[in-house]
Amino acid sequence: MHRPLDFIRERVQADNAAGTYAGRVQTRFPPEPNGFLHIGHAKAVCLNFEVAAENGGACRLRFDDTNPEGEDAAYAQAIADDIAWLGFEPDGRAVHASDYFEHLYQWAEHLVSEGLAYVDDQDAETISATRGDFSTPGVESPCRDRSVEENLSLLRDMRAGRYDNGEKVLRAKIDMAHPNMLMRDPVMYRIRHIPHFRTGDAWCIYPTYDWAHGQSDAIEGVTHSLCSLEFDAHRQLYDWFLEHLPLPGDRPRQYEFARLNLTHTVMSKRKLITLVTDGLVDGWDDPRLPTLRGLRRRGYPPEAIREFCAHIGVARVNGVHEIELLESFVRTHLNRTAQRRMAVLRPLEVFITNWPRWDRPVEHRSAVNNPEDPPAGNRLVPFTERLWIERDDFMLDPPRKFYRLAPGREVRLRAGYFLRCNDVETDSDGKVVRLWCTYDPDTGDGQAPDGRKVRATIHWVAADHAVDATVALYDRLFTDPVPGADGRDPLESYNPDSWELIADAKLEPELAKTAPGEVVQFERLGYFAHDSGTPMLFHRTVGLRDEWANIQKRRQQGS
RNA sequence: UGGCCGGUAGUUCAACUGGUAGAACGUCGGACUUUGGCUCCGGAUGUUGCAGGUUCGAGUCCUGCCCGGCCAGCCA
Repeated sequence: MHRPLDFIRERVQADNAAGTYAGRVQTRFPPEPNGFLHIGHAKAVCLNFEVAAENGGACRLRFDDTNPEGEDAAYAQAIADDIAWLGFEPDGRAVHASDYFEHLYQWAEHLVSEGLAYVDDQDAETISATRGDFSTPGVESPCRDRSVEENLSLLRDMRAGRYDNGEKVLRAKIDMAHPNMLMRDPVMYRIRHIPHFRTGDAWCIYPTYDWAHGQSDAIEGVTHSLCSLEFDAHRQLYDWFLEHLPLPGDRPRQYEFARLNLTHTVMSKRKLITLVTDGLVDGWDDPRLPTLRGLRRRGYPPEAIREFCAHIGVARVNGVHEIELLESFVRTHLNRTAQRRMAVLRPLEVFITNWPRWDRPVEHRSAVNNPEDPPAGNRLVPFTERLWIERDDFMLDPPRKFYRLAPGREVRLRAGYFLRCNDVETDSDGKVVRLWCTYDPDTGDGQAPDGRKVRATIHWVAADHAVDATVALYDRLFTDPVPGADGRDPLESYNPDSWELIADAKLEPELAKTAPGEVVQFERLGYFAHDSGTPMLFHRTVGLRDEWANIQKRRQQGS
């Protein structure tokens, strides 16, 4: 079943049918190199690259480096890396808005010559104050009617560095009473005596976003310029500039779509910076962050992110996606690809009293690596008389619907035998410290010859062969589905329990061979990513669907 | 306060552009199962923001209202 086309693809198709750009489709992904990409950007990356690819077109990576403050090459590199990790290859080398600074400047002189732009001496406050507001028109600048010659010479002086920061700006001459505030003589150039990470000190005037973006699109031959909804009002300006310039080719068009929002997290650059600088998270690649680097460290497969983006589609409605939907794509992908292993996070000792320790101190059991992928084969797991099992898999006094181990109960050990709990050893506080059990030697194939059934299969690790590891468990970064809803500070709903470290997890020996960055499934627990820097540190990517947890949750909430 | 853009199951999107509303995730129930996973089957949830109007017929067109988002940076 194919999804119907979204409004952007519909438009592209219509343009192709009408021969608008002679069948050519070109897009671009235009980040500013002043921060890291997050999953919201991934949506735009997927859209731009996929729309181009679907139509045999090209998509470039273009850095929107029009404001030297805060921008630098390290961010640009990180962004390029993240795009590559996501699985996209930009057309050609990355380009930059700064590549067009000279071209832009010539065009600015052209507009000045046409009487469509002027140099304004007013300072920022004055310009702001005279812009008017939603109900009152702005006041025209006293500089608005300067002659072309004077404007040209002033603009050249601006470029030559004869003025201080903020002393003059170049403005488009449009309409100070326009209902769209962006059309009230918008600023095109501002003076900033700051070195730029690519052009050095070649320039001291820098183009604004509005003056650079559409023109860059036109220079590159972009046909469909896709951006987020908040640029909707800018489209009018985008078109105005392009209409008044001698373009080298077809005129690009801007289309806006809703950016991606996810529950229980924040996406705005400012809020993410706060989290990092306030030490609420551990750097830009903290696995709880929605940054691509964070998700990567957490073990999210790029394919899952792409599938998620394809699934949510593109529309003009601003909404919030449930993080659970993203997680379901992660699970679906990892279920097919991740190898299964056994790990015990909260160990409880099991002693098997009838194990033939003298004949067989250790038996190597064969375990399936991935039932969803038979070619992944099998591995051997040591089994001994002393095992670790999960504390949660045993209850002294089991409630209804608890199928796991309890006094007198029998369960199956995964890839092992049936195990019966005969006796429980507790310490002086009543805490269970050891289970005395027996195994059934006739159940080595997982079945009982007499046909008796068990309700549960639990995982285990041989105590004397266990490998120690540190396991980090993660929960939602924010407790509120929409942090900062109704105007409150998002940080108020920061979840202090979003992170838990288990220092003494017990892992099956095979896990010592896990490659850096590899994601495996700890059976019955979830998917875990081996840290790429710290050996034997595992991050929980996402848990498995857990019906027992659901039953407990329902019990807590309801009746 | 003016302009623009939106409003369809809990959530995100559909509905061939006027013919009595569907999918995915979630949820509930069942089957299967050496992961309470996976897979499969089935159920529930909507006065399509509200009120009028046009029409044989409106989620689709018109009018008014309500609600949400964006816009008054020399940020992008």
